[in-house]
Amino acid sequence: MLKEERQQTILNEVELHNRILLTDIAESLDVSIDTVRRDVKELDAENKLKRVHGGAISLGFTNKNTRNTNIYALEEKMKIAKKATTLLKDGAVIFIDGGTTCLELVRSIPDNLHLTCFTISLPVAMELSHKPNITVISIGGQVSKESQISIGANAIHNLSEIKVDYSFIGTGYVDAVYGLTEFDWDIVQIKKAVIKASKKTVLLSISEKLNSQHRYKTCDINAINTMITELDPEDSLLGAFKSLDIRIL
Amino acid sequence: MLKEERQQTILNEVELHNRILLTDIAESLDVSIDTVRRDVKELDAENKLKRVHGGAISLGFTNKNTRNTNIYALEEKMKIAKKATTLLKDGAVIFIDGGTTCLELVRSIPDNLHLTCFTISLPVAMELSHKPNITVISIGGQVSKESQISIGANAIHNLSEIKVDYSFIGTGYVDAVYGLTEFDWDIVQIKKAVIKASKKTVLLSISEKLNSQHRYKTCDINAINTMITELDPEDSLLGAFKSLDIRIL
DNA sequence: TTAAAAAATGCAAAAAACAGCAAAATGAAA
DNA sequence: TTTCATTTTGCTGTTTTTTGCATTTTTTAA
Repeated sequence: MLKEERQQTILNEVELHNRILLTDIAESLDVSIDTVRRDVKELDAENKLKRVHGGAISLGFTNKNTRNTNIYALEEKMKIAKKATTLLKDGAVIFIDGGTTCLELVRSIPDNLHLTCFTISLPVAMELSHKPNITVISIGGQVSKESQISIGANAIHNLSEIKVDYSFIGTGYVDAVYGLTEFDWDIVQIKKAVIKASKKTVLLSISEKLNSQHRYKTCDINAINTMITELDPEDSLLGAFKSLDIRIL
Repeated sequence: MLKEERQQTILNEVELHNRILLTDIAESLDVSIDTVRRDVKELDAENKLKRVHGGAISLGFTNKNTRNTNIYALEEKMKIAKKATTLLKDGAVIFIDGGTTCLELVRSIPDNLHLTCFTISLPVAMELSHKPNITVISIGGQVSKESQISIGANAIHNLSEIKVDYSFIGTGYVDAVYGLTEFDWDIVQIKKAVIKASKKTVLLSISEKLNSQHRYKTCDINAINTMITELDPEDSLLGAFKSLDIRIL
């Protein structure tokens, strides 16, 4: 494998999942951790990602304003967001998760819709606050530095006291067999609470995340009522998911 | 095989697979690796592909990354923020209010300080989350669209359950006689809760706000332990406040 | 504070790039 | 066809790059 190719793969992983562990990359690319470390060091020097102890994080999360930053796979995420807005009904009470896909959903919400939106994400809350006709309620808690969402017992407790019509959530990894999985234990806990607080759960995920898994499990795939990807519903990639729930173009 | 023909084959392979290895090409074309190397060198000079160690990659394979650092500085607020940081002690638990002055304070916090920071402000929370060594806890609640802070019963209740060493607050208006006043009823309520949750309250205010008042009262001036402005402590504008509490250069 | 994990550092082996040279191929003119 | 200059190609030895490993230093978390 070429060095440039390897570095491109690392960049893709970082943009896709916002953060990576050197050990994971080394294993999946079958190179030594020293090599990955050197690659990340170079990419950091080129300002392509932010190097942190043990791994790397996407620049999008370290940049101050979320508006003008590059979003990985923006086209696909806009497509997903567009589809998701068709589920929104006037007067609905919904939850919106963190992540760039959900942020794109917020930006796609038509101005004429009256909604009550709960969120654990700081960027989502800020974006929502610029929208007319939307009541925004932020769920407090300890703020995860990587993903800028509220986590911890307080956030989970607050979520336990609400019930929303729809929740729109993202995930780190999704697989038809293993369900939704994450890199981070705390994030799993908060997502579990979100799903519990929802009458219907809608998963927004770009196809690149399909058929991948990680350490910690959020829920089974059948806990999801609707899955939205940028793909055509008949796409073969979605075959494994076809036995369970709704999925929309 | 002609040179042109060989180079075209190489280009096709690059476009098809996005990457090639020199050794593979040399073997499949049955020429020496030096020849392939020379070909790739020429093609790179012609900007038809990107030559890398061990092979070549397609031009459309490179990632672009923009970075904008939009730093704007308000002289007075930076001055106030600088003064306020002298009150910060390592390990302290503090509250930081919303508003641009408090945001400036956050930006002035030295990286070596370990702090636990509560805030009701979304921008402050986001800014804090970029700081190392700081634990950020956002107070949830309904989000005020104008000031992007959490307000309402939930936020006030959450504040009632904490006690911080210092709270750094801003205000709409401040007067030696009338105390701190605001334009907005909800904001007054949340500020009352903040002051109640603080052992010490520090007011950050530019001199422009001195000696002005509005409709709703947050607290008396003596509820404030420290007042910080950009002025020299001996400035005549501060004369009316000289009978009560500390104020720092 | 201590212990574990990660990063930095130095080093050596392998692979690739480079430079120079000579043989082979090419092409033009006699 | 033959001759000769030019280009192309393959080979050799040397230099550079890359990579993994071992050791030391730093960082992190308990």
